[in-house]
Amino acid sequence: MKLSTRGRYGLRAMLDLAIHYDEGYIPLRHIAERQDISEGYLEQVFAMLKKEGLVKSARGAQGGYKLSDRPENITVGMILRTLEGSLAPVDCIAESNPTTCSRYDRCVTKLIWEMMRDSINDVVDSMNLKHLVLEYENIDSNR
Amino acid sequence: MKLSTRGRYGLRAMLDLAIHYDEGYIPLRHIAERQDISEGYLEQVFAMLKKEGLVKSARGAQGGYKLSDRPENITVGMILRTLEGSLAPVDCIAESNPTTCSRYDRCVTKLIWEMMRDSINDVVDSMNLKHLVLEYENIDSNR
DNA sequence: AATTAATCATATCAATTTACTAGGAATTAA
DNA sequence: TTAATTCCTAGTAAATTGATATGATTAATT
Repeated sequence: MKLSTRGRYGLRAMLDLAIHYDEGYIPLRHIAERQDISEGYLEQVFAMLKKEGLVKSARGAQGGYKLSDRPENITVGMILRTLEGSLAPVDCIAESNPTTCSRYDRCVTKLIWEMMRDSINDVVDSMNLKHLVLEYENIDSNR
Repeated sequence: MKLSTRGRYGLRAMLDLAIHYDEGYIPLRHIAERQDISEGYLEQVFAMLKKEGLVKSARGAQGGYKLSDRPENITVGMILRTLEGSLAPVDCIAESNPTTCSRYDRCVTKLIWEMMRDSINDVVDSMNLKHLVLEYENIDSNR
């Protein structure tokens, strides 16, 4: 039940973009250096974020990535579900493209999985990048 | 963020034991057949459950496994944490033996992971095997 | 005493996933 | 033209998963 580095790195990278929201396009190299993440790997993560429309890009010199919307409009849930797929603990109750299971109708444990899925989604949808930026500034001022 | 079959099979097997709670020791073969799970694999799962004290065993003919306590005293959380380890989405905030991270003090995303961990634990600790048995009987009577 | 049914213990293994790395092609500002 | 950047695809070592295989040990039954 662990998140992969895609989700973890991706959220940190998106927070980095949110912190530098008013600086225009940010090259991946900067994010990779600040967050100590492999740049090549980040490229793949950002391909997913771009495809989902959470960031926009500018190619060429002085190019880079920026958030496609204001930090308060991008939730942690949008980011994590993009990078990890459904946060449901089992595939049969994923929000989209659930796998089929012959036991579906009489499955009792499904109840648990649905409760877990919903509570996880509630948490990640309740937090957006603006919340995290404020927390970042708060931590930073206490050091 | 998916549970492995250990957790899923394990919960189904424990529910099976709970449904047959008053029948003494149940051999794994019966559970494996009813739940359509590999018996050899279930052995490994039950080794973990036994070590954690959630089931007790009797060797030899007429032996098998039974719950170590009444169904209402065994929560889904106890079972899943035994089989999956901490349900925290990242290792640095596991309840026991958290991994260390150089960014721990100034990590903002940690807030999210802690909220996810707590809400997941709340859900699985709020449900016990008796709840699932009642649900099983309810589903069964409607077929 | 022999047989049978069961847990217990350990080793092995194929398939998949993960977290990258490598190598370039395409694009654009300077 | 050059340098900086995204974009694209392929490869890969290590770890994990979900088993299977083999046999030892234990205990009830015959």
